[in-house]
Amino acid sequence: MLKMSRLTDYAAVVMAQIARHPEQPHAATELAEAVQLPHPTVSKTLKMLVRAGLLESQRGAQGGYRLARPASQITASDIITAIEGPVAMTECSHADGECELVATCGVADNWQRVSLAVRTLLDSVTLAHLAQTTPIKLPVQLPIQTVTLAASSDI
Amino acid sequence: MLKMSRLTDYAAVVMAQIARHPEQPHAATELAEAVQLPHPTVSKTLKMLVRAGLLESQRGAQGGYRLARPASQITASDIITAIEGPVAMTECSHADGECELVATCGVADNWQRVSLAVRTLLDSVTLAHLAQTTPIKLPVQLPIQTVTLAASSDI
DNA sequence: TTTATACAGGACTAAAATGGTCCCCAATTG
DNA sequence: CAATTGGGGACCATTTTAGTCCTGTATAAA
Repeated sequence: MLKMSRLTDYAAVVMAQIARHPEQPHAATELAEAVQLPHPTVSKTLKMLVRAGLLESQRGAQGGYRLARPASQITASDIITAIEGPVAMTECSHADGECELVATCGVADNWQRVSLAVRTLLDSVTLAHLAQTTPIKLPVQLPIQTVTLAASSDI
Repeated sequence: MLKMSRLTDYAAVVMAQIARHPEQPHAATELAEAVQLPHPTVSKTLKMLVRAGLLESQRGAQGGYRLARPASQITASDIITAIEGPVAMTECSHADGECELVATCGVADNWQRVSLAVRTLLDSVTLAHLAQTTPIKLPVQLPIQTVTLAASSDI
């Protein structure tokens, strides 16, 4: 399905919630309530986001979480990476020289390029975009040319 | 990690192998050999690809697998979908009205748009591209404008 | 300074997805 | 008929994921 984990999804929802009221800090309990998810789960997610540097936390009464930087400067990539690690299509497409099948593989390089393209796409989507409640028309005629994998089709 | 499953990876490798010699049919055993993966696994993968309509098979001596259509008309999306099901970022972003949290979610629509963009990107990558052994330069300055999620940043 | 509030870290468990193997059957060829 | 080759699906082991909980620590307010 090539999909994000459920926790990542939660993370996005929670981040969006915070982004809509960026001034006050938000307690985990409050967020769980607002988002209708179990508190421990939300809490776990929040901790991960803090560790990734996307949220800042304050302990104690009146404490809670707030964005570490403006929503427009937090990307979908950031959120996904925070929960699942780097965006990459294949195991071998982010680190170098791990796969012992490189010789017979023959597609690794190209997947790396595809990964890069996907990552770039996700970099261009910000939390500000995600948090918008009003559906936005996205004219998806995609950059088939721009993303030239440029096959000089000899196949 | 937002990555493809290992089987999908295998599928791509095997498809590429076939694409490089599109004339003769290729037996599972031969492919497993060429690609240096265990036969049962390769076999399983091939079966899935047949069921998805990307390969055609012929039984009996001299049988094997061949592409159901030219490599230039088989996309990365096709391959991923064949193994993992439809490309979608979130559980709820491909079917409608499954998630009971839509009310509190607030990001579903936007993820759907992102999914669509990713899908379109993967549609633009063909097996012919993937099968190319010579690394291709991919100028990834991505269409940040083209993919306007177009935030009229009121956040 | 005490108390209540809130986060931090991490152990732990249950459930699901994934990867991988194997077996028996069906079709095709010579 | 015998040899080859794919089809279908059961099955199991392992890993990943989701989710919970407990114990500790920082902070603020009374």
